[in-house]
Amino acid sequence: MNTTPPNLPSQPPVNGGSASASGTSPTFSPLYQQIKALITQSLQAGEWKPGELIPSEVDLATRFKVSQGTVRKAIDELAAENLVVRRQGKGTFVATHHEARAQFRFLRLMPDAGEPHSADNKILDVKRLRAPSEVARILDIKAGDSVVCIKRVQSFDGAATIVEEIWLPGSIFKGLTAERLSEYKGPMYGLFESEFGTRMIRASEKIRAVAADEATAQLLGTVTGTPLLSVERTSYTYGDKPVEVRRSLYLTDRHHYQNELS
Amino acid sequence: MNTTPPNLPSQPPVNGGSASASGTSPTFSPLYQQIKALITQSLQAGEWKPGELIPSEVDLATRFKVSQGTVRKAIDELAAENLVVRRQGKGTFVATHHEARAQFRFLRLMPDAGEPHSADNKILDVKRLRAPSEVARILDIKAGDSVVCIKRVQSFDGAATIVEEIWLPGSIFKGLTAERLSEYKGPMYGLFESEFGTRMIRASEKIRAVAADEATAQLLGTVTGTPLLSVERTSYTYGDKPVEVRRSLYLTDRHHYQNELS
DNA sequence: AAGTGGTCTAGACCACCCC
DNA sequence: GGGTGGTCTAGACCACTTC
Repeated sequence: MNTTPPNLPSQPPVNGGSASASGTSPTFSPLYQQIKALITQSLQAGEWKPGELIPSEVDLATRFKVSQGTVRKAIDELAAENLVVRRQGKGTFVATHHEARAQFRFLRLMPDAGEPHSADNKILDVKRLRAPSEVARILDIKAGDSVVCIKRVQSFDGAATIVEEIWLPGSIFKGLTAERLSEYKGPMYGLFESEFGTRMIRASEKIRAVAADEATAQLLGTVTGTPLLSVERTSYTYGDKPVEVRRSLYLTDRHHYQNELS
Repeated sequence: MNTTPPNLPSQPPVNGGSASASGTSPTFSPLYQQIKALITQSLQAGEWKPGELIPSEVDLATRFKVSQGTVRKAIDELAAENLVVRRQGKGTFVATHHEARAQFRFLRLMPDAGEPHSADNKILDVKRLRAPSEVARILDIKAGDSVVCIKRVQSFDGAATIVEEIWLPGSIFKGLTAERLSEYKGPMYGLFESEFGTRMIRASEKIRAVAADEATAQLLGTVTGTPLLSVERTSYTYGDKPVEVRRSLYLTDRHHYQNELS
């Protein structure tokens, strides 16, 4: 019945032919993973910008010379990793931080009662300086390279709740000033994405309980020694490249850090 | 070419025929979701016990009168939710807490340096009493119903690090005694699974920073007022039924709570 | 060799969205 | 009506495990 072998096109599309045709193929990976990698590269290269529509599954299948099902599986994984968003009937879109949906993906602090709120930001300081060795190590740059250091306080319902220091590689965030930060409405990651072409896609946090020092206590309107949640976050962009170190202190008398284990 | 319509068997298998055949079908859900629900019911009913092999995809496809691809998609989601584990060439197994793999899914406290360790547990107290109203509310039982309350301290490398109270519905954990808890080797959720037929599949945590009271400080070998991580966990079994309330205090001077945001 | 999950294809139909 | 993603099927072949 079937006269045309399904996996042997005259021009091998992605793999070097059938997987086991040449005996041991040391660097073999499934087709859909290769397609996924190719799409990720296009995302990273900015071929499609955040918020934009990417080509349809059929188009991509044609481009990569694979079946729609294979493209579908690749996009399924990208959607599971929040790199793209599927919308039935419309298409697949590049994920963006400019959505209500994505706001609380990286801010897990919730009010003990009531609905989540939008934060009121107060920028205390923006400095450019040479990277301290530990920050340099985490950002994977050389100690002494230029970094931007932002200090700010966030308030919810008028109550100061978060004080944090944010360290960014100076090479990427060149024109970042206190003015641009202050006047920007919306989440900081949205600014990074729109103005500096750097999209955070993943973060890792280490959480501890610490006592407030005097300066922090004053900023948060509390007393020295108050227990605070210390959150050390490292954020990554495409290719697991670290692009942010953030050291936050959360006042948790009326808020809590919400985490789902599954 | 195709004379047999693909979606119209003489005996409708699961749905009431094709989705749009009878006009508006108010309670429609995809086939694979229905299959997933059926498999979940079998898991819940104990048709296949934790660690056991479930029927192959072909068998399940035959049983439910659907294609293998539909069963596959159902199992894919169950695997993503950690209810089952796929193993190529062997089959699909019911997930169990008796695996090194699953140990650190619910314990996110990691040492600042060095490898994770096995904990040394010390049971302080096991009591049966009437549920306080707040515990009853969370466990979805009546205030005053019987509950088991466990108090224990966990040490890592000889250093007391976690002190916690665990509240369980008395109706489920009938024969639970301090002896059985103390003599049991391995994670507590493994005991719950094997001895009481209740498998935790999901948990939700609220994290805060608090100051150690005198009793807690003494148990942890520190001083009153030391900042501690307060973790309030609610655990759920099949059907989102709450079956555990756990109030833990973590000493985070040599450990941290690790969390991945993605 | 037989059985399992894993990949890939081709084609059908559906639900949703927009023109 | 035409395009998009979402579901479902049928069949092929592959990789891995076990006998």
